[in-house]
Amino acid sequence: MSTSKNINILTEELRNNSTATILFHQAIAAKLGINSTDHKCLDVIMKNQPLTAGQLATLTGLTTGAVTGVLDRLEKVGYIFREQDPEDKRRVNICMNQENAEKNIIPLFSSFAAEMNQLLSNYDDKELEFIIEFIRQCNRVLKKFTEKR
Amino acid sequence: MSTSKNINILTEELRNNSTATILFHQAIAAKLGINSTDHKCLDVIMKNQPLTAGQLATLTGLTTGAVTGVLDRLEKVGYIFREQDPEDKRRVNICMNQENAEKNIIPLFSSFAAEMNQLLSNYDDKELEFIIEFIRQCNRVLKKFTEKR
DNA sequence: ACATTTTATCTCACGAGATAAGATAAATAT
DNA sequence: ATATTTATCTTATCTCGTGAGATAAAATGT
Repeated sequence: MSTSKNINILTEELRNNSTATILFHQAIAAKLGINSTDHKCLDVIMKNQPLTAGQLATLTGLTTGAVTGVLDRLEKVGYIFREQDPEDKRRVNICMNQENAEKNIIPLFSSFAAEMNQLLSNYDDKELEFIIEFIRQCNRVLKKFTEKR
Repeated sequence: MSTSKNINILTEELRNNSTATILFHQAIAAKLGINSTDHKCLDVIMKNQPLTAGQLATLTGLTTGAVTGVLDRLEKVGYIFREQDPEDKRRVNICMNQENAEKNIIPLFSSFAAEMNQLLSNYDDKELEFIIEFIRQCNRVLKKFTEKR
């Protein structure tokens, strides 16, 4: 079906993609004035909001002690705030500080998002669906080898 | 050309891919019994072998002091060894310990590589070239926003 | 040939941040 | 009511990165 030459080229480009992705995330964190653990957590918070400190620990694999530190720092720079859960006073709900998030984070991503959007809009629906399926398969393989113990 | 629906789906999947990639690399490092900085360095060493300690510092952006620590740890677990450059005795050449590398690292990646290979071999050359071009464009955008200051 | 400067790596003190164990306080179970 | 479990925080300790400076070798100038 395919030549091994193209498989090798693509493998190499996917490897480059890994590196580029990791460096991109470090750069974003640096621009936000936070470390990359905090950035990762902020990302998890944005996606799973609202959530508790313990849930964040589970989702990130950090200890609860480390999460306390992460929240202290993110709260200090104003990206999130803590709120005691009225239902269960032991629990601490993590809330995004929307104002600050929109003022600092969104502009940072918006030009990147715009560029990605432009890139993607060069493709028609059939092509996009093809790429979506490819990326999904890659994600499945990555996850399989991340979870495997 | 395309619907924004598919663009949004793909954007989401690419985001998931970022997360999966970062977690995958952490998992690999954990399985190798090293931290992720050391893993990153090992990766750079594998790709650029042979190289000196100073070159590794430049390529990774670490200080020379940090590189000393990285090499101490990688040497201790037997993935690399130092060799004084006979031409210039100040220089320290970094060499992979092939035996150990092959025994520990390659098997770890080989099942992953096999799975990726199988995935990719489902595509024909035309499709592979299409994906290669897509990934290259993504890499360009990522790099652009990493470097931009 | 000798002194100076540059280059390459290592050492050390310090700080950030992660872990593990345990403290605290609230909810749940007996 | 008391004991147990659950959720978060605190503290001591460890790892690792930085920055400044030490050390030693090579390159350069006189």
